[in-house]
Amino acid sequence: MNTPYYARWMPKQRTKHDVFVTEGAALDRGAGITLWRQIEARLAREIGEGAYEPGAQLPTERDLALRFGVNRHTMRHALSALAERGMVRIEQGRGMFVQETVLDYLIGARTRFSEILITQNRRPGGRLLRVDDDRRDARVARELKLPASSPLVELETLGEADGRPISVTSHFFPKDRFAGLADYYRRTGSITRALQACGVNDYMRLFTRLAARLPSAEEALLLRQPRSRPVIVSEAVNVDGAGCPIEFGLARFASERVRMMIQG
Amino acid sequence: MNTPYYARWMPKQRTKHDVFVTEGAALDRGAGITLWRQIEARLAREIGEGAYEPGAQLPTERDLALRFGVNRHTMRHALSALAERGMVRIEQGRGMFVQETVLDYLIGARTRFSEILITQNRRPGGRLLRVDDDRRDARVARELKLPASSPLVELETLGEADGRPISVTSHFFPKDRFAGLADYYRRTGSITRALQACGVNDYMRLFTRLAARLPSAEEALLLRQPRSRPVIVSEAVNVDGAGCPIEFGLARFASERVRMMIQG
DNA sequence: ACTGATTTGTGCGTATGTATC
DNA sequence: TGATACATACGCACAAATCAG
Repeated sequence: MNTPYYARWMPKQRTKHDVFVTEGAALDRGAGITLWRQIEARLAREIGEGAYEPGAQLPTERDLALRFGVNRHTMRHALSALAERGMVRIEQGRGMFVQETVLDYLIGARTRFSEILITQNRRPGGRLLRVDDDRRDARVARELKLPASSPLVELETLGEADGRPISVTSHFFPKDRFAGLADYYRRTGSITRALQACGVNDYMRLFTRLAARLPSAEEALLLRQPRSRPVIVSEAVNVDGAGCPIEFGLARFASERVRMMIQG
Repeated sequence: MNTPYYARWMPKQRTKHDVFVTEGAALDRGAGITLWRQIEARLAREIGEGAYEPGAQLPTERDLALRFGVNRHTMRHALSALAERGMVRIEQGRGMFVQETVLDYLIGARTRFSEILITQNRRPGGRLLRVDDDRRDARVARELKLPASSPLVELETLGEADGRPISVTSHFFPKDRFAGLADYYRRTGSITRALQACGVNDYMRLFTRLAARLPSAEEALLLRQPRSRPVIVSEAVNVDGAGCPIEFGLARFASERVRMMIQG
C-alpha cells in the first residue's frame, strides 16, 4: 500500500496497484473524435458520478494510459484538459487528485458556522472532541478581558461540511458565567443554542484575526490532510448585546477546503 | 555553512556555533536580583537593540549558559520568561528564534498598504518587480467584469515593512482606462497616487478572499522565507466611486510576518 | 542530510491524419 | 493532384518534485 497516513480512514478506493483491463476497445479510433477528448469525457463522467471521492488520488498517468491503451502523452493531454476545467488538480511528484469544491467562509459581524454552510448549500456537521471545564490560559483570559488566572470552559469541536472535516476549533468561555455550557452543547450540538440556554440570545463578532501555518500532527489527523498543507488559523472574539466578551474562538481550517471571504 | 538558500542575502549574524567568552562576572550574584532575571533583562535588551535579526536563531541553551557562567536550569528559567513575554519562540528539537513582530494587516473597505503600515508604526516600502502592459487573463478579466480577452495592465510589486519583504502583489487594471499607469507608478511609487493621476480620486474594496498555500520557489525567494512556510493569498477587487471595478489584486503575504485583521 | 523509489513535467524525434491552398 | 501546415499520437529519455526510510 502507499496510502498517505491522513487517508487511512478514507473509504477504500482504487489505487495504482489495482489491475485495469485495457479499455482500448471502448475508444473509437479514427471516428472523428480524438482519443484525448474521448478519454477526457469518460473520466469527467466517472468523477461526476462519484467513482472517486472528492480529494481522492487518481491512478497514475502510467496506469490510466495502460487502462485506455494509449500513450502517456495522449493521456496527459486528456488530463490537462480536465485540470483546466478544474475537475482535477495535478501535483508534480505527488499525483492527481479530484478537485474539492472550496467553501467560502464568510467573515462578518454575524459569523455562524451552520448558517454559513447552509447558505453555501453544504450540510453542516460536527462533533465534540474534548471538554475542559477548568481551563486556565493567560493569553485567552486577556482576550476575554478577564484576570489572567480566571477559570475558563473550553470546548474543542470538529466542524464538517457534507461529512468532510473543515475545522478544528477551541471555544473558550468565562467559567463563572457559562459553567453548564458543555452539557447544553452536548444536548443541542450547537454553540449558538448552548449560549442561548445560558441566557445569551444574540452575540456579535468583535474581530477576527487570520494567520497561516503548518498543522501539528494531531490537527492534520483530525482534518484528514497532509502535514505539508497549511491550516488557516482564525482567532476571534464574540461579545454579547452589552459588548461584553463571551467567547474566544481559536479555529484551524483545512486550507484546501476553505477560503475566507470578507465583504466591504 | 548551513545557511538555507532563502537566507543567503541576509546579513551575517551570530549562530549557535559561535564561541562566547564567559560573562559570569557581569552578573551580580547575591545582589537581591535573581540571576535568571538579570539574564532575562540582558537578553531582552540585546534583542531589542537588534543584536539578533528578527527570526534569527539564538545560540543553544548550553552555549548561553556557558556564556553567562550559570547552570542550564537557570538559563532555561530566563529563556522561558522571554518566551512568555513573546520575545523568543522555543521549538523543541530545533532551537530558539527571535520572535518576529507580526504586522496586523487591517482588511476593510479602505485597505491601503502604506496607511496600514503607518498606523502600525512600520515604515512602508516596496519596489516594482515587473510590468506587463498587454496582459490577458480570462479569470482576472471576469473578476473585473470585462470580456475574457480584454487587455490588462499588470504591475507586480514587492511590499516591505521596515525594509523586510512582506508581500508580493500582482495588480491588474483594465488597459483601456489605465494605459499609462505603469509610468505613473514608477514616478510616484504608489498605486493610490498612480490611480489619482489616471483620474481615480478614491476607491473602495469590494471584497477580499483569503486562502493559504505553500509558496512557489520564486515567491519564497522574493519574500525571503523557506518554501516550507505558507503564504497567505489575498484576492481582492477595488472599485471606483461609481462602483466600477478598477483593480484586481493578487497578493501573497509571508505568513510569519503578517496576520490579517478583520473588524466587526 | 542523504538515498532510492515513485510520480509528474519536459524535450526530441517520428509517423499519421486532416484541413487548406 | 500536390504542397504545406497543423494537430494528433507514439516512443524514449531525462528533469524535477515528493516521500519514506
